[in-house]
Order: sequence, then C-alpha cells, then structure tokens
Amino acid sequence: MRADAEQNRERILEVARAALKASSAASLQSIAKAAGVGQGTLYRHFPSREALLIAVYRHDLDELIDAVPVLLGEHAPEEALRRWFERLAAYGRIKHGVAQAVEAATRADLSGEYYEPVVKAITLLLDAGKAAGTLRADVDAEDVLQLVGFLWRTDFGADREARTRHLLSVVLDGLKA
Amino acid sequence: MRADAEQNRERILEVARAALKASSAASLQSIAKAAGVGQGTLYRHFPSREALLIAVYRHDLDELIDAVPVLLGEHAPEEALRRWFERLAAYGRIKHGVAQAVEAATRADLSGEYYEPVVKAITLLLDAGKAAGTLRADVDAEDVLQLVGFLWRTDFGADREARTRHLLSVVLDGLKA
DNA sequence: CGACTAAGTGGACACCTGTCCGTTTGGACG
DNA sequence: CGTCCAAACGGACAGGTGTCCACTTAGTCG
Repeated sequence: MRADAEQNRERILEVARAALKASSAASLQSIAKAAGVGQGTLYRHFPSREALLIAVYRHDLDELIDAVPVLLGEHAPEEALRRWFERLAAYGRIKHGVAQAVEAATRADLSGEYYEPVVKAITLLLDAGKAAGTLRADVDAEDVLQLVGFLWRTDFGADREARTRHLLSVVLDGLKA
Repeated sequence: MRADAEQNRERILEVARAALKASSAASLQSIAKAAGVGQGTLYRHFPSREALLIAVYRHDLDELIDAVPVLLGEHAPEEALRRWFERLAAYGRIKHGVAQAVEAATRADLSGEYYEPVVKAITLLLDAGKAAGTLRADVDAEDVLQLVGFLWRTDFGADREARTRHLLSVVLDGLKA
C-alpha cells in the first residue's frame, strides 16, 4: 500500500473512533470531512459503514472472541455461554458501537474476515455444551446469532439492562438440552 | 376530511400496495411519483414509511390479531402460541411486507394505534399459558416481540423456512415453564 | 533525474427519508 | 353566487449512504 494511503487510512480510523465514541450514529460524511478526505477516499478504504465499524472495534471484537476459550477453561459449557452472553450484553450497554460491529461482522459481512472467527467462537461454546449433553444438539452458531439479535436493537425502554438479562435467560433456557 | 384529500389517500394506498407487492423495498419517492402526488402529500397522509406499511397491511394485521382467540379456542395455550408463531412466519415468508408492518407496528410505533392490539393479542396467548402453568410467568408480550425479532430480518440463507421453524421451536422451548 | 503509470483522491451524482413552507383550492357561510 | 381561509398540496431542501470517474501523485524504472 502506498504511504499516503496508509496515512489516510489511519487518520480516518482515528477520527472515526473519536466520532463514533461521541455518537455511535455519526455520519460517514462528517467523518470524511473531519478527517479531511473526500467521501470517495473514505469509501475506498472502508467500502461500507459496517466495514468501518468493524475496523474501529476490531480490538473489542478480538477480545470477545479470545474470551471464549478462557471462559470454557474456567466454567462448565452452559455457564461459559451464559457469561459470554453477559459480556456481549455489557458491550452493547456500554458502547453500542461494539454491538453494531458484532452485528455488522455477522450479518452483512458474510464474506468478510470477521464472520468466520465469531461463528467459530460461538461454535466452540456450543460444541462444548453438546459434548457435555447440556445444550441442544440441533442448534448452530448462526441460530444463536439470530436469537440474540435483540442485543443490537437500539431502542428498548428504560430498564434496558434488566430486560436484556431476562431475555438472555429465556434464550439460554431454549438452548438447553 | 376534504374530498380531494380522501381521494389522494386512497390513490396513494392503492399505488403503494402494488409497489410494495412488487418490491417490499419500494421507495416512498417512487410511490409518490407513481401516485401523481408530491412527497409532501404522501408524508402528510403517512408520516413515515412505517405508517404507510401499517396502512397497506392493515387487513393482514387484523387477521393476525383476530386469529388469537380462535386459536385459543381450538388448542391448548402452548399449541396455540406455536401455531400463531407459525402463522407469523408464514406471512414473513410469503409477503415480507406484512412482517415489516408487524415490526413497524410494534417497534417505532409505540404511540400508534397498532401497538396496543398486537401486544394485547400476544398477552392473551401468554396469559392462557401462564394460567395453564405451561408457560413461564415472567415473560411479557414485549419480550416475545424481541425474541422473534429474527422474523423481520430480510437476509437468511436459502433454507429460510426450515431455519425459521427451527428458531421458533427454540424460542418456544425457552418460553415453557 | 525525468517520465510514466497504476494506485489513490475527492467531489459530483444518484437516490433515499423526512421536513418545511409558499401556493392552491374545496367547500362552508353570508 | 362571491368571499374567504384552513386544509391540502407539491416541490425544494437538508442531510444520509454509497457509486463513479476525471484528475493527481507516489514511487519505480530506464
């Protein structure tokens, strides 16, 4: 990659990180402007809003994925899944951008580089539970992603946290063998 | 309402019905143009895309809501809920517009006139199940709507039907007492 | 060191949703 | 009938996403 392109990419990422921190709905237009590049340049580096989101929250995504083996080492599969869900929910609560990034990584980005890792992470959890006989055998990672889709929803009422926790428990119940 | 306004409203609805049938993502702009009215007029009658969707699929929504007491009369609560879910899924499969309308009616339209009836319908199902002791007591209609949120999703792979059925069964399991 | 070229750039565009407001007109009422 | 005015109209506008392409330039190679 050309040196100037690399610089632009970094600058856009930096600006985007700040802008998305301020408001997770920041427009790409405004980010391009703030970074001092044209829209074309922004889109050249990040072909869609989702690609930018994923790039910005790459670190957080990695953290989520890396947490899985650790959790499985410390807890029974079902409990590990429960805790991983909780962590997902926590991200959504604190920085909504990460939740959007996970959704982006797993929804539109089917061909992208992050779909695989996320699915693999969830599959790891599911397989452990299936082996232990505590989770349904007929559920795959794709299913789980659909079931927890409510996590990416922006709305919810005031008691977002309690409601989220509650819904996750229902989903977990549904996933039990 | 003024006669000309009423006519315009009907014309817009007619055109919208046709356009949405052809493509459930038809733009409001194109609908306005096809109906021979300005955008302002369209928005005066239907303040948002969702309002238009709900108006177009009003009949289908009513059908869904009215089906609940019937189902409850013919089946045990849990089975009634299962069948209602199935009907919801069928709508989503055949005319995606209805699914979008249900989502619209229950998501953004919290103050609108359709939120209440849909929630009431689901509550009816849940209450019957709770009374019979077959459904969890700590779940409300709002929860159910979040849990079946995947139904409004456009994507899914090829085996949409099988996957939907499967996911619904997981949710139902989670809802059992 | 100059010229060449493909990668990189940026802004105009197309098309979207939703808002605003100056203009038109249905139909009520004297 | 004419007058009148609030309701209705329609299109310009703001601001968004994503595409396209004529132009610029980094960096290579003779």
